[in-house]
This record gives sequence, structure tokens and C-alpha cells, in this order.
Amino acid sequence: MALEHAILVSLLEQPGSGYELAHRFDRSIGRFWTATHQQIYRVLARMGTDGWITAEQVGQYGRPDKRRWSVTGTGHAVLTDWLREEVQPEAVRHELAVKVRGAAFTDRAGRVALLVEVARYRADHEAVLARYLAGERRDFPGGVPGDDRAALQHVVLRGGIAYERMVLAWLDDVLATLRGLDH
Amino acid sequence: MALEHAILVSLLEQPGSGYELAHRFDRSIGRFWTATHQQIYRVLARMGTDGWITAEQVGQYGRPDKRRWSVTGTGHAVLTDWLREEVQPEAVRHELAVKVRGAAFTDRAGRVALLVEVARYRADHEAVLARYLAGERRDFPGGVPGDDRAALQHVVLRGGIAYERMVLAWLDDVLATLRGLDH
DNA sequence: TCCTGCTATGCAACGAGTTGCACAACAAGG
DNA sequence: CCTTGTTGTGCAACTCGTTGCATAGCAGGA
Repeated sequence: MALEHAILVSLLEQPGSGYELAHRFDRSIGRFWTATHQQIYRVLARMGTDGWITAEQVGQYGRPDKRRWSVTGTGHAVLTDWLREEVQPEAVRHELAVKVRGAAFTDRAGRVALLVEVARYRADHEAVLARYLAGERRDFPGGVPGDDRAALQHVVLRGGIAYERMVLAWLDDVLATLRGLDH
Repeated sequence: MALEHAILVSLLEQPGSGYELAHRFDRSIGRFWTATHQQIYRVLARMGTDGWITAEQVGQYGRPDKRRWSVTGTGHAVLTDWLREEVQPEAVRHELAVKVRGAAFTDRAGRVALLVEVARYRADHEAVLARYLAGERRDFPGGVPGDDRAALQHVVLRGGIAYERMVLAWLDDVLATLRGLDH
């Protein structure tokens, strides 16, 4: 498992509260590793008792106190060790691929419904791609490589962009195939 | 959750035992929906008691009997209903993307180790692509569309091929980026 | 002969992940 | 004033998924 490690990376990039982490997981990191806030709070508590991270109470004006977590030396060492381990094959869950194959076992109306749904799904991915591209223009203007950290963040973002472009092209292929059935 | 539905699709395409399903999940479907044999047996048992599938005992020469499962009318109806539901966003878990961002927080030796690991990982994906392409040549020669089922299986396979090609190109980008750090 | 590997099914225990709910204070708009 | 939304933390219950182990017969190579 690697939610702990994703959290370590995120906290090294920028210390923050569980709430903030949950939002980052909805935005940048989350596109490569999803997690809900409940999961994050539970894992943060365990990492805290294991001494990987420490919290600092931060009072705020007009809103609840938060606990800003940052990575300890132990946590940093844990991350370093993990980086040296074998990369596990991705656990892929492409529900849509299963549905497309399932479309062979439904009637014409069902296939039309799937077509509509695929079009909606495509629009979602188009929006994600637009967000990535906007983020790229904002954070990496001119393609100038800054420091190592920026270069690595950028290559991960380029991966996200390539993924979304690939998905969009494939969804067009799926739409054409669904339209071409029993014409 | 959709392991049940992936199993329904697989059994509609071809009835078979839990053992056979586990192997299919390692080959074709499994690239889009992973599952271990223990998980499959448990879900098959539940689907059986729910009346979605029925088993037929098949004696074999020189090896244990197996239970060939096939989909009932109820199961078919369950699948049809599921196909009409909204497609959930994919749950992505790209461990490698997390590691690449984590590489900013390790030393030179750690980054070299990651580089070697990425190269190994790339070779795995190259092998998967080769297997997909071989499967495409075998099952869909000449690009001639057969029946609906074949057309849908083919478009899913094309998705797998596009995914692997995208991953390979991105891994080259990652390798170049890692090599370019602190030159 | 022994060991490894394949076909075939399954239990038990644990850890990961999801869903639903709760509390608390403030801000902003209708 | 009331509702909705945001920031912030967390428990409890449940399901899903993984890991380790067990059984059993046969095939094939060292």
C-alpha cells in the first residue's frame, strides 16, 4: 500500500492539515492516487503515532484550529526506503471497458443509453484535460525547467495530460464503434 | 463495485469455472479489471446464492472436477440494469507517479535506483503491448469487423493498446527527466 | 523418488477503502 | 433570520481486496 507514501510526498512538498490534504488529493496528486478525507485522517493518525509525521496546532481567525502536519526524519527515511522498492503494476479498474464489452449482451435501447453515457463521460475527461493544461500554463510557463522538484512535478503532469488525450481519442473510437453496430 | 458485472460479462462471453475466470482476469479482462482467484470464488458463491449464475458439475479425466458457471436470466437482467447506470470515474492508482514526485526528496543514489526501476517497469509494459498486438493479429486479422461482440471486444483491445503506447512514451519522458536532473 | 508445477476449490484473518453520520464555528446571500 | 457553503476533525459500520494457508490428484523432469 502506498497512501502513506503519497501523503509523505505531499507533506514534503508542502506541510498541511488533513483537510488540505484531502483537497490536494482531489486536485493534483488525487488524479494519480485517490483517497477520501476519512481515509486520510485515519492514516494521518497512524502515521503520527508511528512517528513519521508530527502535528503543530495552528490557531486561525474565524475558523476552527487546524493541525499542520509535517514529515519527521523517520518519515523521510521511510519514504527513501519505499522509493527503492519495486514499482508494483498499476491496479487498473476501467469500468467503462467492462461496460463496452457488456454492450454486446443488451438490446438496441441499452446501447443507445450507453452511447449517451459515454458522451457525458467524454465531456468530464475533456474538462480534466482543460484543467491540466491551464495548470501547466500557470505553473510551468515557457517550458523552462526550474529546480528538480518542478521538473519532476511537470513530468507527472505531462503524464496526466497524455493520459487524458489518449482517453479522449479512445472514447471517440468507442463512440464510432457503438454507432456502427447493426447500423 | 463491479467485479460481479465483470464476471457476468466474462461468463456471457464464455461460461467457465472459477479457475478459468481467474486466468481470464490475468489475461484479457484482467488488464481492465484485476482480481485474485480467492476474490473470484467468493463473489461467484454469492452470485450463485443470489441466482445470478448457476453451476454445472463437469467431470474431467485426470484432473479435479470443475464447476462450470453460466449466467441465468436474472443475471442477464442485472447486467442490463447496470449498463444503464452512470459510469463511475476510474479509480486511478499510479504508484509510479507518486514515486517520481517523491524522487525530489531523495539523494542521487536513490534517483539512480529509481531510474533503473523505471527501465524495468518499461520493459514490462513493452511486453504487455507485444501481447496485445499479437492478440489483435490473431483475433482480428485484416481489421474486418465480424459481429457486434467482436467489434466491441476489438475496441476495448484498441484501448489497451493505446494505453500501453501512451505509457511507454511517458516512461521515456520520465527517464529523460530523471537523467536531466542535476545533470 | 522427490520436487516442482498445473488444475481446481476454498477458508480465515487482516488491512484497505467506502458510506453514512456527527459536531462546531463562521461567512455570505436571499 | 434562515439556509447554504466552507473549513476543520473525527467515529462507526460495512464491504472490498489481499495474503497466507490448506487440500488433492496428476504430469514431468532431475
